[in-house]
Amino acid sequence: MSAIAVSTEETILEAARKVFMQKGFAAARMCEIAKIAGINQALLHYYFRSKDRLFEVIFAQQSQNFYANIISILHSDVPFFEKLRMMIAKEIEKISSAPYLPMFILNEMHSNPERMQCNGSVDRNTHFFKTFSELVEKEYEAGRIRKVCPQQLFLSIMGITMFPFLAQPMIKMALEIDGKSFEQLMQERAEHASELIIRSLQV
Amino acid sequence: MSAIAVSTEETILEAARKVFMQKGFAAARMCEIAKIAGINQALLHYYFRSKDRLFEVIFAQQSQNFYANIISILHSDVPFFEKLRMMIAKEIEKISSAPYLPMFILNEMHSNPERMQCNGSVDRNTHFFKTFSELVEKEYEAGRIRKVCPQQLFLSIMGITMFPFLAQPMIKMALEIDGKSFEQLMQERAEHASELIIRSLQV
DNA sequence: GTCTATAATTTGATAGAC
DNA sequence: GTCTATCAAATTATAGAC
Repeated sequence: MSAIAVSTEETILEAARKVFMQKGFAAARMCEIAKIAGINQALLHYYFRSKDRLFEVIFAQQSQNFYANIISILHSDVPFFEKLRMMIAKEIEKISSAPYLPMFILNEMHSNPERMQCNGSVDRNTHFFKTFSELVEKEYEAGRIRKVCPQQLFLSIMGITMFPFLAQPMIKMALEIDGKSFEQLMQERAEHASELIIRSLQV
Repeated sequence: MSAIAVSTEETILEAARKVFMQKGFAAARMCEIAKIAGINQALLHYYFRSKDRLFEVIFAQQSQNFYANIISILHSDVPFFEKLRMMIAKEIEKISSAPYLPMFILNEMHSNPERMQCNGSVDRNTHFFKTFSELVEKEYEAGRIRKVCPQQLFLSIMGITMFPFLAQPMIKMALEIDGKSFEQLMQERAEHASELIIRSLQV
C-alpha cells in the first residue's frame, strides 16, 4: 500500500484509458491495453470480464470528468460577466490537460447513443444548462445584457471553448502551426473567448 | 442509362457512405454495407479491392464536400460584416443537410492523422484561412472593427457554427429537446451566430 | 493473481461456378 | 457482373497450470 506501488487494477485502467481515448472503442485492441499495462491479455479478462465492461468503466469515469463541476462557478457570488470569464477559463484549462476528452465523449455518444444513460451525466448536464439559463434571463431583466436566446448562447460558449480541441488536427493544418504553437494559442484562448462573448452581450 | 436505374457502383458508394459516416472506419462492417446495398460481400471486393480502398474513396469525396467552396463568398463584393453573415449562413445550411459530416471528418483525422494529406484539402484549407486573415487585418486598419487576433476569430466562427452538430447528442440531452426541436434551433442559429460575432467585433 | 496455450468468434478477403 | 461457399487473419475470451 505504498504511494509508489499501484495496484494492477489501476495500471490496467490507466492503460485502457490511454488506448480507448486515442482510438475509440471499435479501434482499440485488448492486446495493446495489456501490453501497455505490462501484463497479458488473460489478466485483463480476470479483472474486467470483457472489452465492453472495461470500456464502460473508462467511459463512465471520463464522462464524469467531462461534466465535472463548472456549475459551482455559476453559483458563486460574483458578477455575471465574471462568472462567464471564470467558466470559460476553467473549461479551457480542464480540456487543455486532457485534449482528447471532448472528442472521445462526443464521438462515442455519436456512434453509440445508447451509452448516454449511464450514470447521472444527463441530470448534471440539464441542471447545468437550467442554472445558466436562469442567470441569463435574470441579467436581461436587470437590463445588464441584451435580449438573447439562452440556448443559442449556451451553444456558442461551448463551441468557442471546445471546438479548437475537437478540430485540433484540422486547425493545425489550416493555420499551419505545430503542437507547440497550438498550445500557445490555447493558452491565449480564454481571454479572447471571454472578450468575444461578453462584448456580444453588451446592451 | 435511365434516370432511375443506378449503377451498382453508385449503390455501393451510397451504402458505404451511410455506414462509414455513422460508425467511422473501425466500427463499420463490410457485410453491413453489402446488405444495405442489396448485394453480397464478394461483389464489394470486386468493385473496390478492400475496406481501406472503399473508405478512401468515401473519405476523399466527403472531405471535398466538407471544405467545399465557402471561399468565393470571401472574394465577393460586399461589406465585411455581410461576408461573415453569408459565410456563417452558408456553412450552417451545408452542414444541416449532412449533420454527420463534421464528426466523420474530424474524428477520422483524429484517429488516423496520416489520411490528411489526401487530395488538396490542406491547400484549400490554408488558403481559406489566409484570405480570411487578410480581410480581418484590412478591416482593422480601416478602423471598421476592433483589434482582434485573426486566428482566434477564425476558431470562434468555426466553433460557433460547427460545434452544435459535433455535439448533437449531448446538446439534445442538455437542452432536453428532440430531433425536431434541434433542427428548429439550427435554423435559427445562423442569425444568432452572425449577430454574436459581428457585435463582438464592433469598435 | 498471474501466466501460457488455445478455443471461439468475428470479419475482411478470395476461389470458382454461373 | 454476380453469386455461394470458404479461407485466412485478427481479436476477444477462456481453460488450466503455477
